[in-house]
Amino acid sequence: MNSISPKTIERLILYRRILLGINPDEKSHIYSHELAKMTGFTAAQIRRDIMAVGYSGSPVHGYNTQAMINSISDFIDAPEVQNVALIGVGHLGRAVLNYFKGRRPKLSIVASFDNDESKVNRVIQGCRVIHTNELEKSIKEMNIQVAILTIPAESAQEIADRVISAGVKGILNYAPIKLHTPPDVYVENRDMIMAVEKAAYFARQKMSEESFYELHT
Amino acid sequence: MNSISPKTIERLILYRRILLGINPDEKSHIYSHELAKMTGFTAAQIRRDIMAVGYSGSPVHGYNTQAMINSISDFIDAPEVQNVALIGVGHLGRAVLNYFKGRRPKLSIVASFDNDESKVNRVIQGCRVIHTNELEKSIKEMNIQVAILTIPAESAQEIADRVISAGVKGILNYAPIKLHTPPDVYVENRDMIMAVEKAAYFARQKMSEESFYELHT
DNA sequence: TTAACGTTGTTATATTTTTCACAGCAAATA
DNA sequence: TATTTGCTGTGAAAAATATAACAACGTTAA
Ligand SMILES: NC(=O)c1ccc[n+]([C@@H]2O[C@H](COP(=O)([O-])OP(=O)(O)OC[C@H]3O[C@@H](n4cnc5c(N)ncnc54)[C@H](O)[C@@H]3O)[C@@H](O)[C@H]2O)c1
Ligand SMILES: NC(=O)c1ccc[n+]([C@@H]2O[C@H](COP(=O)([O-])OP(=O)(O)OC[C@H]3O[C@@H](n4cnc5c(N)ncnc54)[C@H](O)[C@@H]3O)[C@@H](O)[C@H]2O)c1
Repeated sequence: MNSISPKTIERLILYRRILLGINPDEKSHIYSHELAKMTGFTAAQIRRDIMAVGYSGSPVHGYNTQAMINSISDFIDAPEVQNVALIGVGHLGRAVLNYFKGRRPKLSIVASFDNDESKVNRVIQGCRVIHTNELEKSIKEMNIQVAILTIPAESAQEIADRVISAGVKGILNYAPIKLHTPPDVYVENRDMIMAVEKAAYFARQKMSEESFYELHT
Repeated sequence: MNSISPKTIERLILYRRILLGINPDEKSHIYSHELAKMTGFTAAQIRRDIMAVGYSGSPVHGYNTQAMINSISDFIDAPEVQNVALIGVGHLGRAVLNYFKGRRPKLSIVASFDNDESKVNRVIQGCRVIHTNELEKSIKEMNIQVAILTIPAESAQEIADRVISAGVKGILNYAPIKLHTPPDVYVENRDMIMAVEKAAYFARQKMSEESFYELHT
């Protein structure tokens, strides 16, 4: 069994994103080195990744953009729509709802939850807010497999436990806390402060690289 | 020259985050296997990473939490405060400002920018909004090295070019677009839709793993 | 027709990253 | 005192990931 690396998955998702931005009437085919330029990866890597999804291009014209999108989608997407829940309709939660709406055909935020009575039952960004009392029930009913957590860190572990008990297998966690989850659940952490710290660190590295080059040229 | 891997940097940032959450009066020391439990990495990996920053623990008591925080901070943080700008004071931008405020001593969002006249000069989340006309000027004046982009994809490349021309070396990009930047600039992309796609993909993988185990046990 | 070209698919190679395994050591225990 | 215990630090091995290299093959141009 020849499983595909997580890194490759990430890149495939990016390729698709980029290909979707290309007008197929203007550009029906694309070469690996063009994609390399656009993504910052090497052409060899891109060919490798494409190989993994079982699509083949033409040595003459390169890859057919539409066919490549389809192959990647067959690989990445579920055959049917996957339902997503958002928990915590605060500043961040609203921004996410607003941004996500209708962007991906195979992924749909079908429910949002909050424990703030003043928000419950209001329709925010096209999605009625459900009280977290009904979290497990609703998740099961709607067959939700993925949850986005935009709640304070204090509540995140409890809510994670509860959505997992209701059958969620994938979590996108924006709370600044490391969740403790069973091995059959995938967690992607998106801590913004850690992201800024990382960017700041590498910004400094880049600065010293630059002075290095200046010294040696 | 024995440079440290980006993966190690990410983990170090996480270790610090976790250590900062521990009360040093209750727990002055910690073992690698305890950190392993908390982070989900292996104990060996953690020892390796700690080695990289030049800190040593005691074989008897493990690592001193405060000393370890200090060593990591010496390694990750700039000696002086690094200034950060946020561009695009919309839904997401506001959430970021609100969340970030005062969390990290060595990182400070000192300016926010927008091109919407109705926002300019208003103080939003404790930060006065500056018109993007003054982007380059202000960035230079305030010696800003890191920028957070929370603007629509259409404007992102232009703004990126401009902040780079003004001296920014690290970008945290929330717009769903792959930026084209010179090699001496570090870009961290945080596309939320790609993150959900990834979580959804691995959620399905986890589901099939589970049925695999069920079949074979 | 023939040669040169440019690209893919894929194998081989190199590099990076993680894990393993254990010496060394201080404390606890017998 | 001698032995066991349980940790760190680290060299060696393994696994994962990325790069390089090139045969195969239509297309173009001579
Ligand atoms: N704001 C950001 O940009 C940002 C970035 C990264 C991470 N975060 C984190 O994301 C989380 C949310 O940030 P925010 O700015 O939207 O905060 P917020 O206070 O605006 O929103 C939090 C929402 O969660 C709800 N909530 C609280 N406890 C709950 C519970 N137990 N069950 C259900 N709902 C609950 C609140 O009613 C509120 O609506 C925080 O953990 C924050 O640290 C925020
Ligand atoms: N909302 C989210 O959760 C989310 C998540 C990921 C990515 N994004 C992306 O982040 C960006 C912002 O999202 P949002 O929900 O905050 O949108 P928004 O429309 O609420 O905010 C965008 C802000 O950027 C400002 N702006 C537009 N063009 C500008 C320019 N050229 N210079 C300066 N300011 C400019 C606007 O005036 C507005 O204040 C979008 O690209 C969106 O796709 C959003």
